[in-house]
Amino acid sequence: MTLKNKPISQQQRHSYHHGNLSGAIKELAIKLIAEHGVDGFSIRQAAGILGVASSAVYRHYQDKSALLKAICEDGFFRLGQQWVSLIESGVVSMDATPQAMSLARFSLGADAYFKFATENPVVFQLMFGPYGTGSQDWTLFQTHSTDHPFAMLCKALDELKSAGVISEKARENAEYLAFSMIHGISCLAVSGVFKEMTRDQLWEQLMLVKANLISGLSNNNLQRT
Amino acid sequence: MTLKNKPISQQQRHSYHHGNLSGAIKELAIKLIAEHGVDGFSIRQAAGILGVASSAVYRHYQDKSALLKAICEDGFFRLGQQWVSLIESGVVSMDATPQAMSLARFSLGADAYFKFATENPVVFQLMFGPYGTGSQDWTLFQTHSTDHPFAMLCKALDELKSAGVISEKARENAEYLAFSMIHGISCLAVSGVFKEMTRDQLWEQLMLVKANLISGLSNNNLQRT
DNA sequence: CATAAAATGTGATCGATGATCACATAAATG
DNA sequence: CATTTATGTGATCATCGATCACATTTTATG
Repeated sequence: MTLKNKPISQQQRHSYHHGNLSGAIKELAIKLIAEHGVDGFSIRQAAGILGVASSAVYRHYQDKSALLKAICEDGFFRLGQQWVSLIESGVVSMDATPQAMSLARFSLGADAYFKFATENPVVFQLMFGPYGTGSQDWTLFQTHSTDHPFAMLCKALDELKSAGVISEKARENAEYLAFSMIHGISCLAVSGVFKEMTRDQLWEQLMLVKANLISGLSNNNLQRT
Repeated sequence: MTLKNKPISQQQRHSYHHGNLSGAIKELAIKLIAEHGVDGFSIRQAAGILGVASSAVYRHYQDKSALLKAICEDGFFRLGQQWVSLIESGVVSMDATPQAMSLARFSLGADAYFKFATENPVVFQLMFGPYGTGSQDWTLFQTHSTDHPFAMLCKALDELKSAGVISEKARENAEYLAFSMIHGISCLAVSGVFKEMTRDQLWEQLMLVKANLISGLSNNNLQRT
């Protein structure tokens, strides 16, 4: 029985060379981590499922943490993409005041963030865990490339300021404030704290957070407590 | 060379029985995880440091995840304690209006949460990770025991309502809103996103979050975006 | 086109780990 | 004091992450 006659486990065909091991194992890892947790995931098992020797994986990733970090990088990239695409798809046919436009774009951005988190809980948790922002040599989050989620948040806040929805003073340091809130609700939604909520209830909570954030930013009478 | 003559590794003395292995390994685990990460932590190594066979650990915890979960439970308990003690220590000599009192108590509670997170990053991340709220059979967060952090947050919000700082309508569903915000800033502070901030800058961000939250809750003109 | 070079995959192997077991010792109980 | 219970030991097993020399395929080069 040669290797070639072996049934390929419903994955794409391969003869000696897998073709896309680098990508396939990232995809599979996310699935396996969702099932068995981060430390229930083993490179050996994943390689076995892909019909490949475990050592082959190390041609693409230096070690296990490098694989997980790559998943995080993909996550930040995809999150940025979805932020953009959701905004563009939602406002394209809109014809409203600059105020309403900037509010809608901000709101849609927050929705994209929350949507990504809840639809990709494993990746989202990895992104802000030890292999993501917690990693020692993490630089991806510092770079203010235009397609980065954080840069987009800043842009959305700039638009709110330009449109006069929030004041110049409120705009200062608003990025981390807004980020904290959007991230906070997303984090809890994914962590299991809101386990017993329905999908609609979760989105209702997000709506409250967005409304409270904008309401607070609109009032300049912020005072220390 | 008998075992008794071996130098005990600067831990407390023990002869065959350790005396407090259950507690000692939790404490040590936190230290080791801080140094080498969650999956860099091994029961064998920890047991070795404590001068004990690794199998002894399994007398106290069914498996590794049970140990980590126990650390999470301790974390929730300690967080609750610190929430209470910080409020009591801060407001004891206060003689102000009910409004100011309720605001101060709410603010101090949030401070306690943030303080706990930043001072115990490992435990905090565990608490809301796969072994904490993400665990399958997690019940600790659902129980509304009075000393639970979440129950305290609800109490603080009730006081704000009673004092007239926020309206009855704003009080509805405010707990998850407030929790999201306080948790969000704490989460980011611990995740490494705010890596380059000083301690004072971090607390300034917390201040902004608290102010924005109260400001938003004080205005009833919340509208969907 | 042929051949060298680079990329990718294999199988064997090493040390370490999580977990379990029968057995040993200490502590608590009556 | 004797027995029961709690706790720790050492050996052991399957599995894992990682590395190695070697094999195969693809790509680049003359």
